[in-house]
Amino acid sequence: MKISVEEAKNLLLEKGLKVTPQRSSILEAVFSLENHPSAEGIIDFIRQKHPHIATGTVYKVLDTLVDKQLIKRVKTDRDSMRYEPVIEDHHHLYCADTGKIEDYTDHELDRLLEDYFRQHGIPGFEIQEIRLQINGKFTN
Amino acid sequence: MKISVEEAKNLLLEKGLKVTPQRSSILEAVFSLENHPSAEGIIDFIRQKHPHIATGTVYKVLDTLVDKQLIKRVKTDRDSMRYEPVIEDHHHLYCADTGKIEDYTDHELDRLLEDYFRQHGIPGFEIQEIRLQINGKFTN
DNA sequence: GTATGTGCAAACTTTTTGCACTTCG
DNA sequence: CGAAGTGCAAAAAGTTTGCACATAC
Repeated sequence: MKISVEEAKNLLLEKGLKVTPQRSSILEAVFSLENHPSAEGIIDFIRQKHPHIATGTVYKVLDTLVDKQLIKRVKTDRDSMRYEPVIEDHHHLYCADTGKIEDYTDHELDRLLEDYFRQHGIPGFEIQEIRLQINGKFTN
Repeated sequence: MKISVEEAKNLLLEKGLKVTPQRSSILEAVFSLENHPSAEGIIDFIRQKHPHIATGTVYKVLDTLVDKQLIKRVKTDRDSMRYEPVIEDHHHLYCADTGKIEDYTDHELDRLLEDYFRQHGIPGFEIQEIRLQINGKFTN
């Protein structure tokens, strides 16, 4: 799921955002760091190449990227906020013991849910997106 | 979903916790406040009757109650942590516009998911619980 | 009486903000 | 050039901690 700096720049351009080194690095970081990094993880990663980026900037850029739907915030029980690239629809496996989050993609399941809610709907609510949080333990 | 102070005390006793006024009020608050209250909401509610409870105490008690599975933390995108009573399994409707969270119970859906995962499983992962986050808009 | 729980205030972590300066297009 | 983005440092939220005191059992 790594992307090059070039690809990162294109993503920004497509959304009508100005391309800055900070933005492309942050976008690159969220795509490269597979483990749903926190702001802190992102800052650490970026400072390897870019030692002077300011924390405030990272938060501002992350907000912008979330707004423009290039990345998403991931809900967690306890931790600080985490981020992930916007890629194909997927669900999350949460490990209660370790706090690890892993992606889970399952098109058959998605179709099943889609069918189910097409038939039933939820009165008073317009569904835009369904995400499963699957809680449990990794066994390997 | 309101519970009386007596019921709150019994819940604490069942879990082997000492019954204190702070604990019963906090438990009562989480059950009474339907909207998945934050620590702050809980504190405000309790201070109506109990004006001198300390913030630190509320956080400590909430942690204890979560540990003992009397209440649960609810994942949110942006806000501070929210809480809800442990009641029958249910899912959550999240309104992107307003931040409102509402419970959604659907046994037919639960059976469907249970069947699906009984057949398929997830390699390397032991499922304990499946929660849907249904994102969208309330239309009423 | 003793283990457990609470109050308090300080500290910590994470995130936000305001404004002068810089940069992208 | 002008609008938009960044750095910085301060402050706001939200939560945790340590310890003396109080309370439930």
